[in-house]
Amino acid sequence: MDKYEAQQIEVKWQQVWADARAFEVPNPEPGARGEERKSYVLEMLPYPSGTLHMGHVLVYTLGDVLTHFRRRNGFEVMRPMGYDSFGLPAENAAIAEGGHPREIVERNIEHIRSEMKRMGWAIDWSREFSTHDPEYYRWTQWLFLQLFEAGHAYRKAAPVNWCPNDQTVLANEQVKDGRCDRCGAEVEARNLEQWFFRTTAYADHLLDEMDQLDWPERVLAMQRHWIGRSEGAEVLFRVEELDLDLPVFTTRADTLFGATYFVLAPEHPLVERLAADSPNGDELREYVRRAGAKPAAERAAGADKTGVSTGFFATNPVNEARIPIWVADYVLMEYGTGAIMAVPAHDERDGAFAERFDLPVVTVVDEDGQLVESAQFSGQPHTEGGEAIVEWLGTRGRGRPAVNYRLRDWGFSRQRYWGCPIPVVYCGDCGIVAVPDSDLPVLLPEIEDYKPKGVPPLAQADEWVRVDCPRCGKEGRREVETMDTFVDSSWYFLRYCDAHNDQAPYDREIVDYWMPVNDYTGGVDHSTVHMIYARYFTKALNDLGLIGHREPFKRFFGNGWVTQGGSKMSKSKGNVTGPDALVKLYGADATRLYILFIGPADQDMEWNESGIEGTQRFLRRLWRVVGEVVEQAPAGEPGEGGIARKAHRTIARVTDDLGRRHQFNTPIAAVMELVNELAKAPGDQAARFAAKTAVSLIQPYAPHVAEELWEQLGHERLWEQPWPTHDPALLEEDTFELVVQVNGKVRDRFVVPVGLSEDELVARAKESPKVQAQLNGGEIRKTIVVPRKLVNLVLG
RNA sequence: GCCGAAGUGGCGGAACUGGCAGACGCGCCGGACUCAAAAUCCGGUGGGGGAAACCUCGUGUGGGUUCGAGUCCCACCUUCGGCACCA
Repeated sequence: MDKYEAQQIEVKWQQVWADARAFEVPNPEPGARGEERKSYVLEMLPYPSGTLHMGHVLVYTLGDVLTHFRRRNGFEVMRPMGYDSFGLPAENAAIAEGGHPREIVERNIEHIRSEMKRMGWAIDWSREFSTHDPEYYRWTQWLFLQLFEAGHAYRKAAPVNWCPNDQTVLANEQVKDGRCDRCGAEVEARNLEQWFFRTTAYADHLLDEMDQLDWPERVLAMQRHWIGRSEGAEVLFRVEELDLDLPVFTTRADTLFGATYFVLAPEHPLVERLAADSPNGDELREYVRRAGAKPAAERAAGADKTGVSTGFFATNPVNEARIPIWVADYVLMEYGTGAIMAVPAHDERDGAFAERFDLPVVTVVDEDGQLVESAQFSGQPHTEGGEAIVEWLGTRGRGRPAVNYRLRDWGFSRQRYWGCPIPVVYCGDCGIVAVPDSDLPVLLPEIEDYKPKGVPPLAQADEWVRVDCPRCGKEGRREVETMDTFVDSSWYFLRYCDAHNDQAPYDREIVDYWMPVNDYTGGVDHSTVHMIYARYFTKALNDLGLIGHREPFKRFFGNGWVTQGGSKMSKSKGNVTGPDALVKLYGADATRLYILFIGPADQDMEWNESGIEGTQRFLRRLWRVVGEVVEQAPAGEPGEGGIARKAHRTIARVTDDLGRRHQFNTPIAAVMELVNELAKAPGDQAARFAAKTAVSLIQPYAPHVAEELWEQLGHERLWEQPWPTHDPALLEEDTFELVVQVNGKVRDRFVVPVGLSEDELVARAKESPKVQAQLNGGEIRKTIVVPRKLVNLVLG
């Protein structure tokens, strides 16, 4: 038998699979039901910023192991691949290096695709697409219009990071220490009209329907916190001078009698009005300007409270007290109503502020948790008292129970070039008008310069911008903002189901067959934003009758990060190791094995190449041992000898690890053990069976060498063979090693037959000379017998 | 500060329901093969004591529950991740 030549074998089998279209799966016949048979295995699609790194190798190898495992367990598996190809990095690369973002991503995609093929991942390439293809983003636009026309999308003013020097909006990651990372200018806050999806309308659904999900608890917890539901009350404070009511949200209505002042966020729309009539209006405006410019991090870290009094007063509805209205940046516009009642006695932050500005402090809950100084509510326990106060306010129309969320609506417009155009037209007469379906896609126009200059880059495309209003025919202007790439990735899993449909984003019946995704795999860094948005999108589309399911990802496996030098591999940090050199040196199979062998896949792992030779060594050893087995092992039934039992035990372990425990490193160790044992007895009666088993079990990890060895063992097409099953009878042993403890410490161990009674086990334990020595004539107070495991003798 | 995850040999890690701590691999040490080296193969490898049989200590720290704790409970320390003046 020849030497193990990874390169040669891998390229050979990759060609065989491609020719056989081995991993393409057809769509169902109309009317087919998928629940029992289908399995949709998906990993988060890559962003084509450069080449693959070991983080990608981890995710896609994980997905690959699941794909093979499910396929061979009788499921019809769809496992597609695509590229999240719109977005900022490509646009910035185009600005920095010249060229078109499209050329850049398409070049990267080509490279990534060839790397993926060289890794031998079992992908259904017939479903491949990129989100920047007009054939794809046409339907992104179409879906947006469905949501827009149903009232899910709207426009409102919201602050953005603005660089006054570059005249452009900056993403959070482009702001370093409050300065533009390109030119160093101090970043300002600017209010811009932008597009939003009403994600908050789905807050409760997003929370409640989590019970349908088989996700890691830590990810569910992150989402729960992100949504941040909290129950409390909304209470109206009267501002007499302005003749209006200001609502506040509070979780501590029980402390209302202790509210001694009132605070508005600097961004609160009322502040402008107050400044106009306030004696210290100038000071107020200056404070608001500075607070807006203050980097969020600094504002958040600021232990020192700052603020300005407005000179206006609000009336506390419980006791008619007139309390001063302040403006302070410790109150956030994004949370609650942007206004709070301040209770210095019972809120740490209010307390610090009151001390700084010498504001009154009134204690209304005593050490026993009873209300005091609270009129007719005094003496009640504060929890019940709070409810009573809200109820009393309700009868007077000044308050009601309310629920507040941390979750905000999703701002999805970007003042950028490289994204999906938002298909609406602004008309002087008709307002915002949807582009009709027949005019989709709204193609991204070619422009000269991707740098924004005060206006989004698309505004340069004058010809393109000017367009007749689809409704009245008068001249209108196209939307020049593009969509957030999270919109693209909120439905890509639907498109895979019916990737080349040119009449619709997908056929509803086909999507209903494949969806939801059975196994979703990706970095935990997407546990909140992407996975909340995708869940929101799914629910909204379901409510529009466009799909039949409400949750996109039934099971989720969040893989850890592959770090190098302690931080996550990324092109921008320059700490990237890719698969290419490893494949050349060790082969794809050894690389795939190694990335899953180095540790639990759901935990972060520091990349360290030194062990990869071990997995290569293992494959060589497997190769050699299989060769010896082919030469030496007798034909015929494996029987029930030692190596047969070991093989059955290994099947049971690997199957349980992959199927139930979602553990990907230990199966490799289990197969290594089997191979180690087989190496000692390649001529054993059961050696052929053991070799087959080892090859078959390692196939999801190392499919090329497995296929080659499978053939050498006289079989064909391992990739479509049923997953091996173990014989439970062969897991049973006739004997076991009895552990004998004295006072809980192991003193002896010896092999005994299965089936001895407890008394017999104890008797044997006592016979042991080593145990005798420990007993030393002492009295046994208690004996513990754990069947099939141990005897513990406790001395008095 | 809050929420979550994790702390086990020189290193990555294993030990699933409380029952032999350290599977598997890396590294290292010794041996075989070789003129030699690489590769490969065989053996060893937690600390301390002992010539050895064996004894003893040992899973971040301190307590506790239990016949028995890496695993359960309480308090704490450290690291990583998420969120954060959240009303």
